[in-house]
Amino acid sequence: MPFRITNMKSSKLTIKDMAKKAGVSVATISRAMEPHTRPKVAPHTLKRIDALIKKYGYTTNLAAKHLRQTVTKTIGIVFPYVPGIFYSEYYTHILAGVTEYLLETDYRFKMLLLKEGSWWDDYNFQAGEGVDGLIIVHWFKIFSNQGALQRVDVPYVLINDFDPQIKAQFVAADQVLGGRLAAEYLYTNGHRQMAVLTGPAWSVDSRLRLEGFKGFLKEKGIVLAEDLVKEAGYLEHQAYESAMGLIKNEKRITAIFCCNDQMAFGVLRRLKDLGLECPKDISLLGYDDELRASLCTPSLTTIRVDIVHLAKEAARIILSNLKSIDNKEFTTFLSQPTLIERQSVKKIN
Amino acid sequence: MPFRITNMKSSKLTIKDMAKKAGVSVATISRAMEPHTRPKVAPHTLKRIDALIKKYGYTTNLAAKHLRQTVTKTIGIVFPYVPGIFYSEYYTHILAGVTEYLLETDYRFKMLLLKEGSWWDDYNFQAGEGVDGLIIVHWFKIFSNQGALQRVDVPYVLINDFDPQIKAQFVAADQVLGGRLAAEYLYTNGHRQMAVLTGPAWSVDSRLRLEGFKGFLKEKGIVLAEDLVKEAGYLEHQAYESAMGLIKNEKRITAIFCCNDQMAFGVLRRLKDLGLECPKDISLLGYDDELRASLCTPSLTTIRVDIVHLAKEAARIILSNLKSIDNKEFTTFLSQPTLIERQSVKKIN
DNA sequence: CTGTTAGCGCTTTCAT
DNA sequence: ATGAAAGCGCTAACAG
Repeated sequence: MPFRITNMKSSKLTIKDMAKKAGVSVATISRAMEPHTRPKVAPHTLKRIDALIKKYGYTTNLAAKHLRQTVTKTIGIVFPYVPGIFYSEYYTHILAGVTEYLLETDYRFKMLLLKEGSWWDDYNFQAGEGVDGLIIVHWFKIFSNQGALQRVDVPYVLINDFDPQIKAQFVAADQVLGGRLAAEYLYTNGHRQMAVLTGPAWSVDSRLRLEGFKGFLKEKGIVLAEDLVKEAGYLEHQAYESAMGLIKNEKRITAIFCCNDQMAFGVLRRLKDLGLECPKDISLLGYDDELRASLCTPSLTTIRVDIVHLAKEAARIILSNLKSIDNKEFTTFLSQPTLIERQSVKKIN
Repeated sequence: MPFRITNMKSSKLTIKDMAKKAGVSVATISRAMEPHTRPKVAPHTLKRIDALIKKYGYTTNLAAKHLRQTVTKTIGIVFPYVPGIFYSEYYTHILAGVTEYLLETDYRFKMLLLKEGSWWDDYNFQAGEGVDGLIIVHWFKIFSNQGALQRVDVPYVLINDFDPQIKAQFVAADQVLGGRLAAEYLYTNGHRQMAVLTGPAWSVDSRLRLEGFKGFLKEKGIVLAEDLVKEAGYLEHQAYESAMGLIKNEKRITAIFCCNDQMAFGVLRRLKDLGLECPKDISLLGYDDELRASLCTPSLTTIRVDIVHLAKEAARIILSNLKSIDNKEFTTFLSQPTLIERQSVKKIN
C-alpha cells in the first residue's frame, strides 16, 4: 500500500503562526531565531518559544529573510553547465578546496550551475541568489557577452582563465608558463615534431597553454603546423577520436602535448588500441596531474597546478573582501605550475 | 594603481526603477520578464522595455520573486559538510549523474552543503531554499534528529543509506547484498580469517555492508572478531593509520574488506610501507569501483555500484514527482551491486 | 524586554 | 494592454 505525501509547502508555518501559538509578537519570534538577537528576549520567553519551534519544526522563510537583509552568510561558486565536468578533477578539486576552507568558517556554501549565456540571455537569472560572494569558474563561458560580468551584484573572484583586460580579482595559475614548461621539456628531450590537443575553444586557459607552448618553440625556431593542433574539448573520449588524425599524420610526430590529463588518457587508450606503445612510439605530456596520472601505464608526465590551493585562496580572498566591503583592490594571485616527470616521454637524440 | 570595486548591491536596480525609466508600471515590467506573461504586453512596449533591460542589465530579485511564487524551476542536492567529500568519486559521480540528467531539462541545479545537525540545531536553515525538489545524500548525517526529515518542505528523494523504517522515496543500492558478495568471494577463495575497515559510524550504508558481510560468514559458521572490525571514516589516510592494528594483530588475517575503495588505497599504501605485498601477504577487497581501482598495483577487486545511474534515477524521480504533485508513491529503487574481479585477492587453499 | 509597524521587490488579481 | 494595489514572510527601527 503506497504511502502518500502531501505538499507541505502550502501548509508551511509562518512567523505569524508561531507568534500566535506562543502568545507573543512576530518580532519576538524573529529575535529568538537569530543568535545575536536572542539575548534581547527574556529567558523564560525564549524557553517557551524554543519548545514551540522544536515541536512544530518551524524554519524561517529564507526568501523573505533575504528580501529584508542582504547578508546571507553564504559563499557561492558558479560553474558553466557543461557535460562531464564532474568527471574531471580540475572541477572537483576546486570544490574540495573551496569547501575545505569554508568549513572552518561560519559561511555556508552553495554551488550553482549556469547554462551558457543564461546570465544574459534569460534575464531571470540573478547573480546574487542568496549569496554574499561568488567564485566564478570559466567566467568566459558564462559571461561571453560584453560587460555582463561587471553587472554581477556581489563581490566575486575569478578562478583561472586569466585575462589582463578584465578588471577583476583573479586567482589563477600561470598557464603560459605551464605551456612553456611543456615545450621546454619535450624540446630538451630531443623532440622536434610535436602535436597539441587543446581544450574547447572557449577555454582561455587552453589558449594560454598553447600560447606558451608555441612561444617556447618559436624561440627555438620551430613552428607548430596548423593541422597538428586539434581541439578535443578537454574530454577523454573526444581525444580518443582526435588522436587518430594526429598519429596517422604524414608528418611523423614524436610527441603529443595534451592541454589536460583527461585527453592524455584518451590518447593513451587510442595508442594501445592501435598497437602503439607510449613512450616508445609516441611520447605524451599532460596537464593537471590528476590522480590517475601517476597510476596509469606508463605513468604520465604532466604539468601540475595546485588547484586545491588556488581554490582555497579564492575562498580566502572573497571572505576578506567581504569584511572590507568597498575598499578592495584587484590583486591577481598567480600560482606557478611545475612539471612532474614520469614515464610517458621518451628521450630521443 | 589598484582599481576599486564599489558595492553594487546597494545600487541594484529594482523593478520600480525600470518602470520609471520605461514610463510604464511595475506590473508591465514584471510581465515582460517572464516568457509566459510576455504575450500580455504590447509588442512595441516590449521592445522598449527589452532595450532598457539590456542597457541597464536589470535582473529580477530572486528573493522577492520567490516570496511571491513558490516555483523556482530548480532542483537541489544536499550533502553533509564533511571534509574530503569531493575527493571521493562516490560524491562527485552523484553530482555527475544528477547534472547530466538535469542538463537535458529546463531545470536549474543547485548544490547545498549542510553542517551536521544544522537543519535542526540552528533553525535558520530552510529546506526549500529556492528549490522545487531536493535530492538528499546521507540523510542520516543531516537529519539525525527525530522527525526532522519529515519537515522538509519540498518533495525529496534520498540516495542510498536505505532504511525501511523511513517512509520516504529511496534510490539505493542493495548494500547488504554488496557485503554478502564480498564475503562470499573471499570465502570462496579460501579466506577464513578476515578483517573489515568500515566507514564512519553515521553511515547507514557502511553498516549495511558490514551486516551483509557478517551475515554470509555467519552462515558459514565464521564469526568476525570485534577487534578485527575498525572504523576508518571512509578516508584514505585514516585507513592508512587503522590498517596497522589489523595487520599486526596476533590473529593472522589473510584479507581485509574495505567498505570503500579510498580506504583500500590507504591500506595498500600501508602494506607497501611495511614491506608487505598484496595480495601475497594480505588480500584486499574494496567497494565503489573508483577509477583508480583498475589502475593501482595490484588492481583492486571491488564491489561496483552504478552510482551515476542511481543519481540519474533520483533526478528523474524528483522531476516526475513534481509533475504529479500530491499523489506520489514511495517506490524504492534498489540497484544490484556486482563484484569486479581484479588482482588484489589471492586464492588460498 | 516586548509590541507595532513600515517596507524589502516582486507577482497577481481586479479594474479600467 | 496597462495600472493600482494588496500582500508574500520577514527584520529592524522605534516606541513604550
